[in-house]
Amino acid sequence: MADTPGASEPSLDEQIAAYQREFQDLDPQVEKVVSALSRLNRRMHVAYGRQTAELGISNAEWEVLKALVLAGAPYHLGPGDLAKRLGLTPAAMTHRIDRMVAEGLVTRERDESNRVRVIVGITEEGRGKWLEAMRMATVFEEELLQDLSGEERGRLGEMLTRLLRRVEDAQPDAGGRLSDLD
Amino acid sequence: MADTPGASEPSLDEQIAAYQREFQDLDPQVEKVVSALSRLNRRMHVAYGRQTAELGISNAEWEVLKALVLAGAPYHLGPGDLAKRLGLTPAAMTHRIDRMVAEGLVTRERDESNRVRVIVGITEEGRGKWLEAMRMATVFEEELLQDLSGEERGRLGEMLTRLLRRVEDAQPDAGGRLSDLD
DNA sequence: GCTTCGAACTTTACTGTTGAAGTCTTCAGA
DNA sequence: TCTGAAGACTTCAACAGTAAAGTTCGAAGC
Repeated sequence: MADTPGASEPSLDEQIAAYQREFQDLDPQVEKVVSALSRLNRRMHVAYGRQTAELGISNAEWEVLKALVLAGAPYHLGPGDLAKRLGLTPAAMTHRIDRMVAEGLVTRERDESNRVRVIVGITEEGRGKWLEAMRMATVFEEELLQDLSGEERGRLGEMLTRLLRRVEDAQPDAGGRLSDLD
Repeated sequence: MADTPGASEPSLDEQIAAYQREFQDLDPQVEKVVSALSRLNRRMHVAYGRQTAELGISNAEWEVLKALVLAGAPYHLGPGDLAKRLGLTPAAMTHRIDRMVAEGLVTRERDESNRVRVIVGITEEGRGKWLEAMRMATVFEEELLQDLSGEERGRLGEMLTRLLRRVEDAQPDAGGRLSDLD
């Protein structure tokens, strides 16, 4: 039997051909954009996951560190706010912070000016890991885009943000599931 | 205190500004592409999730149905193969199939010509749900891309597949985590 | 100054995924 | 034909996430 060695993942073109076979009124151009976008995102996450694993942290932990650093000095955020930014439930955030405190990546203390609130901060170690992860990520991203000219990168970014604006207008709520990498 | 109403999710531009503030040697053009891609993907998943929920199935279940239909007639795949295509472990696949059999979306039987193997097939109901989901998804995708001209869509698809080729060459293995939507 | 409401976080119970161990079947060699 | 090895799936224990109930503190009304 030739042709289906491991039969694992069909190529993008094979997949689009299959879609057209099974669902006639499909615009292959649209499908190509959507499918490529999705696959690309997945592959990128795999790559990020490998890189953060080298640093001994998970992708999930990296996201928390990112949110804290991007918040700006003094790099403090409450669990609820973190949860919103990462698209998690508060309960999940509590658990994730538990683990990260245990690993020494972040600190957790009560806000003495309002004892209902909790303040999560980043430790030196956490900041160091974030920085390392950023270095690796930017190298990877530069490699990823190496085939695109400066002008193409600009056009690509512009088109993607145009699409993004379209979805965000359509679903202004939630922000849902920010758990990704950006 | 003005300016930070709910402090939930920073806009894309705010986020990129924060990156530049905290990590100088960052190419904002690259970061814009990467961040927009990631956010867009997330938003799309939220949208798909809402649509499949209307049909009474989960996104996870939709993925299984997609894989089966895309496999082509007779729409049969083994759990192991499905797991590879969806980027799950075989164990997770077993459980997911359990649930879907219980819900009448797929069938599971032993391959009598090789009793180690199991054959998962799609039911009429499963195929119907897949079709409905496809109809909704294509409407959504068309709306998403409505601001792009035909020529722009072509360029966008081409650039994305070029990036995809680049990552796939770099990590030919795994295919990792296919769990997404494409 | 109590009381009640609401906000912010945590706890609890449950769901879905993973990794590792286990079962069953096939196939190749003695 | 028996035995051993490999493959395909399942089972089990541990972990991360969600939803809903619970806790604690602060603030607004009476």
